[in-house]
Amino acid sequence: MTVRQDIHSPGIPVLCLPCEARHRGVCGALDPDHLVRLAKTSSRHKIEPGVELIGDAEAVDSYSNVLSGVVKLTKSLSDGRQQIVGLQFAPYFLGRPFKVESAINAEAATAVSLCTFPKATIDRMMRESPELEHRLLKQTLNELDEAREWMVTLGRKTSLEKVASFLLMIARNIDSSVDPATRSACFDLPLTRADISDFLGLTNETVSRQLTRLRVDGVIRIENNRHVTVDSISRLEQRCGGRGATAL
Amino acid sequence: MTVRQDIHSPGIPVLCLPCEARHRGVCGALDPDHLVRLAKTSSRHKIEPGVELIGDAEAVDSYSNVLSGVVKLTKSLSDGRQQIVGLQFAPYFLGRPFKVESAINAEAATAVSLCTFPKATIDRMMRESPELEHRLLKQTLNELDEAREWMVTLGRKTSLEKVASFLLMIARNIDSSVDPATRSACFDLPLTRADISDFLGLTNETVSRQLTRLRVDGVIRIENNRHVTVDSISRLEQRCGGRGATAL
DNA sequence: CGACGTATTGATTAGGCTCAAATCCTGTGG
DNA sequence: CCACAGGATTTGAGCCTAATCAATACGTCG
Repeated sequence: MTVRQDIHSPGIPVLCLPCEARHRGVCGALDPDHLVRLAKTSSRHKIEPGVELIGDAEAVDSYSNVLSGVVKLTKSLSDGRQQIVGLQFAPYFLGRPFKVESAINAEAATAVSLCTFPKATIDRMMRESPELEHRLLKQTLNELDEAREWMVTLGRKTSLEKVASFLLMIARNIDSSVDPATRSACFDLPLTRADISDFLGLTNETVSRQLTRLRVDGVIRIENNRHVTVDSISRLEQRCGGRGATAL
Repeated sequence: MTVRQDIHSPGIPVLCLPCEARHRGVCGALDPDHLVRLAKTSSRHKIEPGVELIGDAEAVDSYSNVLSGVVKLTKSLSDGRQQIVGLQFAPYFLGRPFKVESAINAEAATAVSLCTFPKATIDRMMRESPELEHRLLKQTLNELDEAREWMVTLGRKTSLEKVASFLLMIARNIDSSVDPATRSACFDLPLTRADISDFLGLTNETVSRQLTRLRVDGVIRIENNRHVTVDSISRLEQRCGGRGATAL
């Protein structure tokens, strides 16, 4: 994939110009010079749902930005029990700096497009540019917050609250139209029922039952198994199990 | 608390000389100059068990290193359900850079000694010293790995496996004598049964029952409710639910 | 020794799991 | 366009693990 500089936009590689991740995610931390160097070695990929991106305990020599779609991070026990430990939405960074990979599995949950670059390039730039490491620290702190939020959900919520919390989280991440004004949302679930159950520590039967319960109660509508409409976000929030004193 | 330089150890503040956290944790990233500046504004505290260090949604203007003891990080739902989302052992760093605190509560689980310094000092040093931010990133990535490990435990393990996993984690963190040779361990539980249940997403009754089960099965011995002996770590590991293909 | 908090043990209940069957969507080929 | 195949999802019946409610034992500290 050839990359040349665009004369009109000083120093920004053409590959990056239309990229919605350029200002967000890690790329936003890079100056034009670094961006050019990174773009030289980066390439875009389309990934089909279900394709494994990073195998458990596999050596990883590349990082990626998620440009669209959702990537699920999973961990499993030897008898097959599985837990999704994170969902990576655009424009987030995918990879684990400084370490032989931590027994995590990454798999495309939906169709995914990635911008991939060699580990070595980023590792070198990280040493040169504190701003890059700063962004990475920020993202990691966010992921830690999210992980801890889900620990509460996994450990202390009922199955109904778990499913409601999941829908709310997806709504906030996928549907850009979720604004305080309308208080409604509408989106396609990026996960199958089985994936949702692996995310919530439930079985797919239980997930299904609680979804129908929310549907019967008029909190959500479901079309074609995947498309969800939430007329009143507040009603959904009420089923999530009160968040302690503090707002999300 | 006065601090002066020690003539024999070039540039290291006396306060820091005997500190076991000086080379580990964030302090290890500081050059003598920074260490001196930090030590000038830092102070040591002893905290009683049960004392709240950081309130939910409270503004935090200081960071701390945990020098001894265990700090529990909790999140709660409004109806009182609580989940421990992390345990901070020495010599780790306590605090959340760049953010109004994320609805987390920190409380001394055991007697704790802290080395506390103003947020502003660290924030400034972080801008000056990339190495400091690097350490912080590493610690945060570790905490993220741990959080994800516990998500598997919370979501997919049975109560027996949860309790066994908890004991194993404590053994590895507390008892320095856990070596592959002897394969035995011996430690005081830093948490009450109620705390353990908040950590594992169980009730204290269930925790108690599974502890007795492990005791009856000869996997552990318990004296005075708190002191635990594990004769064979491997036997304990067997009850933790197989880790998928990869070792911890 | 007595009192209080912590932990254990017991009996019962209930939420979520398992196994099993029916239904719905998607996509394919005639 | 319709029929069919295959997987995903929903629904149902019964069971089991962990929660709940309740009482007893233990340990610590005055």
